[in-house]
Amino acid sequence: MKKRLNADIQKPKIVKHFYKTILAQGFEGASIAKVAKRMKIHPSLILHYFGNKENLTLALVDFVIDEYGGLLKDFKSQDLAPEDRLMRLLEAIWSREYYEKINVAGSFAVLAVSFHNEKIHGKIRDLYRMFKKFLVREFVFLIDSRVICADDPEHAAEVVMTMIEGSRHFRTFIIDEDQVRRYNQDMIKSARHFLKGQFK
Amino acid sequence: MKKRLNADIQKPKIVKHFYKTILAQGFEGASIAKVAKRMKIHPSLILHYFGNKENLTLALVDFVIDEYGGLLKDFKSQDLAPEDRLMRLLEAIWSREYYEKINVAGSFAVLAVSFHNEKIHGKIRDLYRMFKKFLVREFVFLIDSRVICADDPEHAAEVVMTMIEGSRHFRTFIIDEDQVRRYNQDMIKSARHFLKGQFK
Amino acid sequence: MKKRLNADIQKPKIVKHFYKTILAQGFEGASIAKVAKRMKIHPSLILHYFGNKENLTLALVDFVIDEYGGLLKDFKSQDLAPEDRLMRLLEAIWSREYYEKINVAGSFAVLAVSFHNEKIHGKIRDLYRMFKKFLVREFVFLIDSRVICADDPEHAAEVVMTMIEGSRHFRTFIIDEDQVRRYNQDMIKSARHFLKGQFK
Amino acid sequence: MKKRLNADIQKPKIVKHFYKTILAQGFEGASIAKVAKRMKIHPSLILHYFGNKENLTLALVDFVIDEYGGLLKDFKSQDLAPEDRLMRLLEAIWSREYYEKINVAGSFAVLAVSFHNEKIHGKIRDLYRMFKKFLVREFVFLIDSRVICADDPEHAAEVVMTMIEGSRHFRTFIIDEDQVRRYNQDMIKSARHFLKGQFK
DNA sequence: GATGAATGAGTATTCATTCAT
DNA sequence: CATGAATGAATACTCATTCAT
Repeated sequence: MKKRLNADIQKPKIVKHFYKTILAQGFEGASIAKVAKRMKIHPSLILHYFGNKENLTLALVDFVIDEYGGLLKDFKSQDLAPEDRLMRLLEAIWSREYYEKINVAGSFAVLAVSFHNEKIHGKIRDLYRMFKKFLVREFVFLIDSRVICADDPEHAAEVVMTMIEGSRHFRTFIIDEDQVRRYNQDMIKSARHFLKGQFK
Repeated sequence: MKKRLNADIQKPKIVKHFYKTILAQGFEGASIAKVAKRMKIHPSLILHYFGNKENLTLALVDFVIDEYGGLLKDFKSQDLAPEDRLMRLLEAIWSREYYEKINVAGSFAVLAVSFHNEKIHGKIRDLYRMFKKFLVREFVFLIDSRVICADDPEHAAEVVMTMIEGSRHFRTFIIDEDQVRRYNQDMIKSARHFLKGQFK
Repeated sequence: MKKRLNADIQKPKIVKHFYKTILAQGFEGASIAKVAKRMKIHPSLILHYFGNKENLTLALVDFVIDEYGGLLKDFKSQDLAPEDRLMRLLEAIWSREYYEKINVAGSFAVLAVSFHNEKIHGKIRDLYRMFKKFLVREFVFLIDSRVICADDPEHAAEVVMTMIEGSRHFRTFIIDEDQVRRYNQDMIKSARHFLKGQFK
Repeated sequence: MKKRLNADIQKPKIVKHFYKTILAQGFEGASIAKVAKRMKIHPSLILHYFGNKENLTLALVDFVIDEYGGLLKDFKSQDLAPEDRLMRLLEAIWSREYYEKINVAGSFAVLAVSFHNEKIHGKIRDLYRMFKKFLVREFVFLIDSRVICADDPEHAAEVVMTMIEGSRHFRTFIIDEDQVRRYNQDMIKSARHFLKGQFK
């Protein structure tokens, strides 16, 4: 009857189900009891593993951040020609695959919570900093390769990140399903245009 | 007569306090009881006015949307020279005043809830559509005035809106307080650059 | 179905039932749910009236203290001859009635809790101080009347109070039911003897 | 072999930590989990040794009783002159050392629990009986030695025990730290006075 | 001997809501 | 218009306990 598993297996499983519950019912609707029901385990078991909901939430944030940060890890393009490397980057960001991986509802739930939870806020800030660093490194390389031009690669990274976050946000409310492809193309063009001829 | 008057005063007051409570404790932390405590009235009174929490939430969304949409209402610039009109628009969007008025935490709470509440989602979608229409109208005028150039004003509006939403989002996590001004300038420049020399 | 009572009726009723529950199951066994069951009301109603368990407990302490302090209120003997007044006092303290009124189990539960609740500790300390003042006043009168002799009425009061509390405590564990009367007489004699010929 | 040894060390250690936890948080606040945390061991280990909480509690009562009964064990005074023997006894009882050893909070917790646990009640009754027997034996000797006078040594023992218990109880609530010595002296005098000239 | 997985009953408290006054 | 009585479901969390490893 009782499947006797262990923390390595159960903890990520619980986090994933917590995530799913949030997507379905929002953060305020995602109780430990509901997650347990979903998993057909006893609610106490979740607390056995995480101690309290705060810890579970922090584990969830790590999970979401990992998914989000996946782009950076996977992104390997050192052997491409500089111009292709730029396009590869932009296309990775504004790809349907990436978009679908990073569920907006989940991100928003986490972001909304972050405003009154300093720990979570910090984690997200760290993620963004990491992402910024990654972009800056890419841009510096591309500037050196004379593919783009930017007075300040840091500021350029900020603008591009703004565009990225805006897309995640915006797409859900304005762009119809059949226009996503076109919208992504527009965004890629805009970002490219911005990077090519910045601040003239 | 008197009753009506009282309701007209009390209802918005309640909504405002509900909003404040959400800002302080997040959506999931904002209960009717807490709002009542904040106002030093009896919780029943809130239900007396709104019937149930769903109605109160919808009233809140209207309130937030009104605040957000304020930009459009206030924006009167017909008598300016076209070039100035563009700058006026961009500067209004990326002004510190506007940013401070539209609390990000509140917006995010509402947005997060919208994902599992169709009514709210609809209201927000409407807001964005309205905003888009407004931008398109402005852009058409500016194109005619040869101040900007865009193949498709609709698409241009989408890109600019993406930048706007991205800014709201992004600023909280990455930009330090003393860099906001500079960041806003960067964004204005980027948007202007985009609108001036789009798709070459 | 719903009897619609009010705070003046319900609050003391709840406290009494809380008290009874403590007598039956000890402080650690007296949950809000159990009290509610006893009263056949909904647990929430108790919290509706008291807010939380701490408040309920404090109300209980007041209740117990009132019972205990009852002796002082009822004690009127101004018109007796001094010698009779002394005997009346001692007999009141070591009477079966008083003993039966002041349930030891209840007192002990409260006392035990008092050790890690400063508010309760304070309330009990106040009660004892009040009691001491009362005894001192009586003793001063009796000294003036040359019925008892004591160097220091305060210290005498302390000794007598020690005897009183010791009795409450002790009787439960050592004295058989059929010996209570005799034991009380012994204690009265001892106290009288102490007060008559103190410190010679 | 080794197992036995381990149990002999661990079990008393657990009881002591259980006791400490009760002192800190009261009986109702002393859970197995908290005791385990205090000891930095796994909660299961406590149950491994004691089977269930009831057994742990009984072991605790034995522990407290042992501490309390320590007076009797240590008390050796056969070689003293009778008058000195009396004083030695009274001074042992009303000494600061004894008082400090027998934590009142702990005793009260146990006493409070005893009212709805027959096993514990029995244990405490036994302790008191043992103590009474001890006192009676002393008093008989002292009567024979013409140091004290009492019609009935049993009843005299009851009165003195009442004073003892009353002191333990009373001191916490009324006597200031800097008056303990004086109060103890008063109690000794009173007890001595009572034993010397009883029932005249 | 010791740890951890799993359970289920129970805890105080919060919440939205209904209904009477 | 406003308050308060009453409910019942839900919440996170604690607790003792069992069983497997």
